[in-house]
Amino acid sequence: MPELPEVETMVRGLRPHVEGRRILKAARCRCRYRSIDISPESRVISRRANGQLITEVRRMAKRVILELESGDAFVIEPRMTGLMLVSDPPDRSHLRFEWQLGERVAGGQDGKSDERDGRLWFWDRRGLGTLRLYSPDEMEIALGPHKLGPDALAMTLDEWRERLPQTQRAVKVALLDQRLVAGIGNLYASEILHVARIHPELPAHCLKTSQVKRLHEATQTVLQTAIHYEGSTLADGTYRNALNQNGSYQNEHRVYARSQELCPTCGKATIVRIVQAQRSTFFCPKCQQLKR
DNA sequence: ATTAATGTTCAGAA
DNA sequence: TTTCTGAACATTAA
Repeated sequence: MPELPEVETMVRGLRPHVEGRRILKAARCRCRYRSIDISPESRVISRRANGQLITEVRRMAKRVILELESGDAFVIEPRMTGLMLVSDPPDRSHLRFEWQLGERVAGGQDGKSDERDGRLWFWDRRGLGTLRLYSPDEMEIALGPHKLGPDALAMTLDEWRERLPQTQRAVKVALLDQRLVAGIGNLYASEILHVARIHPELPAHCLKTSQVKRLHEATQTVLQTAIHYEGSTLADGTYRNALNQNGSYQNEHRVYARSQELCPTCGKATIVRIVQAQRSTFFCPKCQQLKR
């Protein structure tokens, strides 16, 4: 479930511990579970990454990017249960990849030398995540604009106006299409539509101008607020920040996983769960009506 | 003890 | 072309 706010939280947590450090060793962890999808093969990764400086940690949609001085970049996609951690993994058995980091290169944050043991991990319980080491060319092919739409936080109203009508699918399903808008997942799609007061089954090309405007604003509000709360840690406890701590946005959820509960907006109707594209959608049938 | 459900992405089918 | 379906997984709740 790491979506944009969770991945952004990971990146912010990682940055002070990882940026400006050299990779002493980058290697797959021996793991009793089937290994996650990692490429290229281990010794190619070692050859290209060992000794490299990590110049920047950033987010692309739901991925964590570690930029190296060579121009190569690690691209980590946590998918369902992946975590990027600088300390305290939930267990050793689901560690998938480890970076041993050297001392910070001069020019880093002075004063605050961090006392972490200089390791960075990719931990993934279900193992659906992926890790790639890409050259700039490979990066362009894998994550170029034809694969990923504008980042949900950077998407302008004009871009919403232009892109949303390009599909006839239900707006909730369209929000999950990473080529249309990148970073929104199942949880935040329901939350955003509730704040925007838009019925999840409304076809994307049917939204009125005022609704597109509300969608744009709700996307900003919900995602920014979720980042502020460091993301959502659900009942299964899978998502944690870079220090293996809970997020707290789950306490702010208005509809997600709250079927039967009273709608926080109208206080009259109860939240309903439906299934769209084989995934749960939650909404208030009173506040989010198909017509009007 | 099985089974369903979880949610992201992609390949392949409709 | 566009949209839909199932598989990849580990774990937990029913």
